[in-house]
Amino acid sequence: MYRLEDLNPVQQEAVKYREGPLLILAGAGSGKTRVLTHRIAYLIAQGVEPWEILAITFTNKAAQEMRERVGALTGSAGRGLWVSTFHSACVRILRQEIGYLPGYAHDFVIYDSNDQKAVVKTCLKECNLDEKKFPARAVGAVISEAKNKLWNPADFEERAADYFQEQAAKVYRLYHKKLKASNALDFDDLIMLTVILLGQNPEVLERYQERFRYILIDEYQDTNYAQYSLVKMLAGRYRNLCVVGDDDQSVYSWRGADIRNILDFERDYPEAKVLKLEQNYRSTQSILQAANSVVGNNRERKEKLLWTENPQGSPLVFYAADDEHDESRYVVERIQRLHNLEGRPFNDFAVLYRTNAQSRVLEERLMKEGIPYRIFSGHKFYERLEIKDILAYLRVLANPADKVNFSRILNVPKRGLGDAASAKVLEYAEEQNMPVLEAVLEAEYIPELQPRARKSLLAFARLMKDLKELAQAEKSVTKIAEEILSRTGYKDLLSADNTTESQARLENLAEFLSVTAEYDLKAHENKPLEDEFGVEYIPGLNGFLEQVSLVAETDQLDQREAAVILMTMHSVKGLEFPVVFVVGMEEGIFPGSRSQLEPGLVEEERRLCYVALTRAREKVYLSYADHRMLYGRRQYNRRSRFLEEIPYNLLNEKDPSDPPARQASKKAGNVEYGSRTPAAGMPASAFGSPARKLGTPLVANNQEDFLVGNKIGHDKFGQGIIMAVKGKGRETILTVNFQGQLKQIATEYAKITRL
DNA sequence: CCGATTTCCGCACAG
DNA sequence: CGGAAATCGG
Repeated sequence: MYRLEDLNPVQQEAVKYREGPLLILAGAGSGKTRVLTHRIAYLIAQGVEPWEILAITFTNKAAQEMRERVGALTGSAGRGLWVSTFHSACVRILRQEIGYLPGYAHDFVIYDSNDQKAVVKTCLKECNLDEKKFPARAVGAVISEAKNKLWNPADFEERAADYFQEQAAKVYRLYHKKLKASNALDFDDLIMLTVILLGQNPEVLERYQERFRYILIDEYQDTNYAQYSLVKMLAGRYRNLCVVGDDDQSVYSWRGADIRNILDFERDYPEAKVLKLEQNYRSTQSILQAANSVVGNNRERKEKLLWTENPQGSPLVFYAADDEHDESRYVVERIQRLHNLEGRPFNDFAVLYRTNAQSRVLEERLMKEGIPYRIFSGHKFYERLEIKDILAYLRVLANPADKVNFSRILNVPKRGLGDAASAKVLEYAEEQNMPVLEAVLEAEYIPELQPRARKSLLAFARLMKDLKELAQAEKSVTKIAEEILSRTGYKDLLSADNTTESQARLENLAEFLSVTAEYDLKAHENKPLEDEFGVEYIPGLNGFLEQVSLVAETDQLDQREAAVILMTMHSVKGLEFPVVFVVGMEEGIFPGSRSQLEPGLVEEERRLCYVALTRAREKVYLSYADHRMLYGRRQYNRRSRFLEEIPYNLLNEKDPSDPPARQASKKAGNVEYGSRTPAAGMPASAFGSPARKLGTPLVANNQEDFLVGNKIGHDKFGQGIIMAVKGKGRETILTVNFQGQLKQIATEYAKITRL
């Protein structure tokens, strides 16, 4: 039987609050996942059937983790529970119900962003639009944006404000037609079409509303309008909707996420209960105070302050480098030092940066020093050339109407079928109104083909026919894939070419075959259960392809491997490390140059800074380079405003991990940077030790009294610790933690003393 | 049609 | 600077 244990009072309340909407504002490291998993387990223990619960997470990885943790709490009682991402939940619904949407078939394929881009490109050509003025990427983004707002082509056209948008609307219309013709949905369609389907068919909606009586949404601050609408529909009947999120960690607005969804939850659900998880179990006080202080500069946020019972810890360490090489040198040197002196394994460290381009220098340095590292950058496994190729073959075999993937494989490996031949085949297929793959089989009848091309096409047709037959008879995806690789000559081609590159490709393909093998194994066990993503297996090729399109690279991060991890501040969300380095603390980099103009964007960058800082358990290192090479030219950047926003008593140029330096050796004070140097009216000796006598009243212009972390006394509330400082002089407002109670104190009026 | 060369252009990225 | 795409020349 399930017991509530090891949960703090607020967490327990969040777990037990059962009926009606519930908003849980969960600060970083406040045990959010714990609460969610316990809540699910609790519901089940209370007699709620697991299939009546729908839990949505942001990533597959999070879903997997949650499933494991719920499983550990409930055992087999958790069978039938849906824990999935928005996308896989929608796929599941659509596979079942897509019959309600005319023009689609149940065996639809999912187009990823590459496929999407390819389709957009052909649309641009057909619309006679200049690809310079209308880059496929940008137009694709605009279409995606529209879908995230649930605008169909007509809606979008109506709202088109300028020429670009008007043309984009045309492309959208055509794009949509093409996708439909290929029986394909892109990622945004998965959500949008589900919403449309449920909206147009009340009886279907009702079925799902009845089924999912309890809905939980994680990372609610990252939902977009389409997802928000979906949730609203599904929860419309029972209103047992529990959303968890942290507005301070909303960093995906550029992807359509709308922070208002979480900020306005209480408006949407007036009867909602709101709980705040503010106790942090991860970081030292110094780290939390610094993070709180930075994010406290944002206007658009829910008042919320993290506190912890963890030790104070040492101040954050700041390093001003000459350039990016010096910066990397510093970071790597620190890692080596902490590794040697404190015996920290390399997976204690994460190096975070704003853009992937910053990783290269770091990588070079780590390699030079022979430190193991893992890098999480753009190149995803499923986006590598060879993987895309084999996948394209599999996709065409599964869906002969898939034009995008057909075009991809027609001349891979090279078989003398270029753009010219490809266009003729596609044209013929369109005229005859048949799937492209079938058109190939009629190669003899396709007009205007060069004799060479026709011959080659016939050979290709035979090949594909054989493979198709194999794919239909063969259950093992591995077998099918192996057969493709050998029969097409793809493998031989790579083997013959004896470069390190082709070697790496072969390795990737081997890796791919191990993925299929794992899939086969599970499918073969013939348990009609669920895969690790909570999606029921559709046995065979289709099931495999679906799983592949919905899985992401970061899901494969293994934090147990003894390697330093390099990644962007975005992808680090949800993770934690004992020691965190944040590099490139410069205006123009972080906050990025594009965010400088719009204040709203700076706030998002600030949240990103908050996310980065709160990943650290024990130590944070921040660095800045005076100048660096960017896009081939040297740039001089000012240091980031976020550095200035960290209270100066919490940011130190000296690393406390170093053995104590001899007295008066270097700069005596803690910090020397920016405009807030100790020189501003007080002796350096004021730092660390209170300059004033204890117990004396605070005076509004005594800056060193108002430092985050200082203890103060209040005649009504007793003792407290300053958590955040806003404003200057007599307008200073302190946020003070009195034994867990947060109070705003106006220093001008309050009777407080320094302790 | 193919490989080599030049030109272009630049955030973040899950599903 | 470095990767992807466009263009060139055989």
